[in-house]
Amino acid sequence: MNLKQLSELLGLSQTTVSRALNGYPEVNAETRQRVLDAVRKTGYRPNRAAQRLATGRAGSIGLVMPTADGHDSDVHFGEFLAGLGDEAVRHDFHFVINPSHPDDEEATCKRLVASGNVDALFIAYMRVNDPRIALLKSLSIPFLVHGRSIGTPLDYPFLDIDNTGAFHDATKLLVQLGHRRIALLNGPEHLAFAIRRKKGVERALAEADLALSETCVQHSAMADEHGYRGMQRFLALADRPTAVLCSSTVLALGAVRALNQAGLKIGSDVSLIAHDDVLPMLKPENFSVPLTTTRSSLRTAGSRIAKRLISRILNLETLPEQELWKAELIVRASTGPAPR
Amino acid sequence: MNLKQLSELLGLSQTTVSRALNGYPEVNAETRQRVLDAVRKTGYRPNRAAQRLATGRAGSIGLVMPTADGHDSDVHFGEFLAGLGDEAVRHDFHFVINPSHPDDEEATCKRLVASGNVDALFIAYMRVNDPRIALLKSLSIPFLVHGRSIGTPLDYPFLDIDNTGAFHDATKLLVQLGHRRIALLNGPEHLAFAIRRKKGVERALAEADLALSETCVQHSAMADEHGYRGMQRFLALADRPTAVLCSSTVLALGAVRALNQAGLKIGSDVSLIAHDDVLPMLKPENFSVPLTTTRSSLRTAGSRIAKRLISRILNLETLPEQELWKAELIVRASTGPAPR
DNA sequence: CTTGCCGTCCAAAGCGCTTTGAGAGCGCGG
DNA sequence: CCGCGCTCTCAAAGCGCTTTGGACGGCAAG
Repeated sequence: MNLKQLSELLGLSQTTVSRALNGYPEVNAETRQRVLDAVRKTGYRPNRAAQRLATGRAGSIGLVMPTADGHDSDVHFGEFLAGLGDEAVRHDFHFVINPSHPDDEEATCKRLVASGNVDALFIAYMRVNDPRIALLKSLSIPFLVHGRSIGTPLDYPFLDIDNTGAFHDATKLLVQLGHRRIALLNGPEHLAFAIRRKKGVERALAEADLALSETCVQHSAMADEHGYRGMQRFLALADRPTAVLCSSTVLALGAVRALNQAGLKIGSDVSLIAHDDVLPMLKPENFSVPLTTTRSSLRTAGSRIAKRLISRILNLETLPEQELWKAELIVRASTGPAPR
Repeated sequence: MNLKQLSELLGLSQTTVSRALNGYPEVNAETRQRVLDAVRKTGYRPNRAAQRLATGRAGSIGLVMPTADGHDSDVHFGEFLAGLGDEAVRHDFHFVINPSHPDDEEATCKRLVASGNVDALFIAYMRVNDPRIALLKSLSIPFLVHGRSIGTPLDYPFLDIDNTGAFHDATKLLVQLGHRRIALLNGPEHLAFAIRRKKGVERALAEADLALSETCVQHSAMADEHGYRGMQRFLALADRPTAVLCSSTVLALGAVRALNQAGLKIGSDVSLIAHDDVLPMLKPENFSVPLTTTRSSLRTAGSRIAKRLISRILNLETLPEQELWKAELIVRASTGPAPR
């Protein structure tokens, strides 16, 4: 069933039917009702490809998903997607996900836009001097960045959390509790959020005339395994840290395991703070020793991003272009005074 | 840059350029090279919407992602997507993900197909008498099911793992080790894979003249929290199980926590076997006591599904229509003889 | 009785691509 | 010399939708 058939069925022109469907004013209320009824009866659905060709709009937002044979998938991706989805489903939008080799993301963005398959692009996993933002600006398509680059002017729409602030505050708490030697289990080194988190730690330490030793920092993907290994390495240090910050609850998982194995008590021998993206699969309050966290829901972020992108595409209300969300510092049992 | 402009630039007709691009034989090798060079130079990309409108093919495979406000995202979804992506990227395919309320999946499938936005559909999270398979058969679009329904004839293309077999074998191992009272931390009750896994356990128990007590079964989403709660419940039973099977390493995570907290030794006091979807974030060999698992890579499955779907769309080689993969039973330290 | 305007509706021109049916040029055999 | 088959190229017809630029009455104002 297509527009032509439907219009013939109704004895109307395609124009009128199309207008009735799309809410144009110049169509008689009664006629419109007839059309709507016919649509319900026949199950007519406009062909999106044709619609998009005619309008230039696709009802879809694009994202490129880094993937490759050896490349580990990111646990957080699914949760973020769920957030996007919640909002998108309300506006009958969908996503076009273009998988891409991590090194080829720029070209993939370009292709995706050129394909005309998406109305807007979303990008994440920001790096230092990320070339994609200049690219997207030049591509004249609405886009939104999750996170912020470093080293480029901040003149693009983004949604980020205050990573520096979160890790600053978390570190400050540890310092106030008397910790002097603090370590960081961080995310991948080339990603902006990891750099900012490290900066937050350093800044808080500097305020107390302390420094972050390079031996007390590990950069890795967010997997249990790396949390474990990293913590083991920290524990093997001559002057081992009394407190550790983790960039994810997943890393904390491994870290806790290493601590347990070493027979150390969390919250007294070693304090732990993790960043919590609110993964339903792994809640910090459920750890054997509940985890103190800096919390910021990834899903909420996804939802908000979808909302902004869609309202941008549809020219609805104008939402703010740049948002920096504060993470909450939630104190639980994994933090305590430094051992003496 | 579009076809018309490109062909004018080259002094050729649109037809010729199009044919050169799509590998038709009736075009001079030299001419084709000229076209290809021009494409490279100008960065021309065919408009997919137009291409789709003209061909009916979209270069994309559709999936509907269950999501809702209270609905937890599935950790496994991301990993599976990564597998799909690995393969899709090779053929320049992308995914169209249509988020949908879990209760509305059927209608969403229908809409997605009607939109003409996808060449094929993939569905998962199969249930008993799943109505979607009849729907898809009637929709005359290639589709592939991850998993199998229960109660409907098995006459559709699927890829599934032998859940019954895997849990049967795992249970059998436990029985051979002397366990008599065995429990199951399963996935959501309405999903086919969970039903099959339970059946596998029951069958193996029956072979040893044992039965699976209903108090020894829990159905829940795959989250650490539920593993913990479920295991606690099992441990509180008068006649508590000496071995527990988990439908996911994520559930095992919580289960291990509950065991540790109860001061029970894994592998001697209580044996544990988990199904391992090979999530990079959480490896069974890294558990404090390495986990015996039934292993089957979700990512590999995703990749295979993409391959089959794409070859189907492109009419390449004909791959088998139905595949049932065996899971490997990998014995590690979490299983041991039943305590006496 | 005109004129102009408004409310409804329509015909037709794209959107950018693929594909059909046919034409142009060439060499060859009859 | 004509006709035929080959090879390469082209013009034009869709694909299903939106949107522009009227058409056609009817009604109020002049």
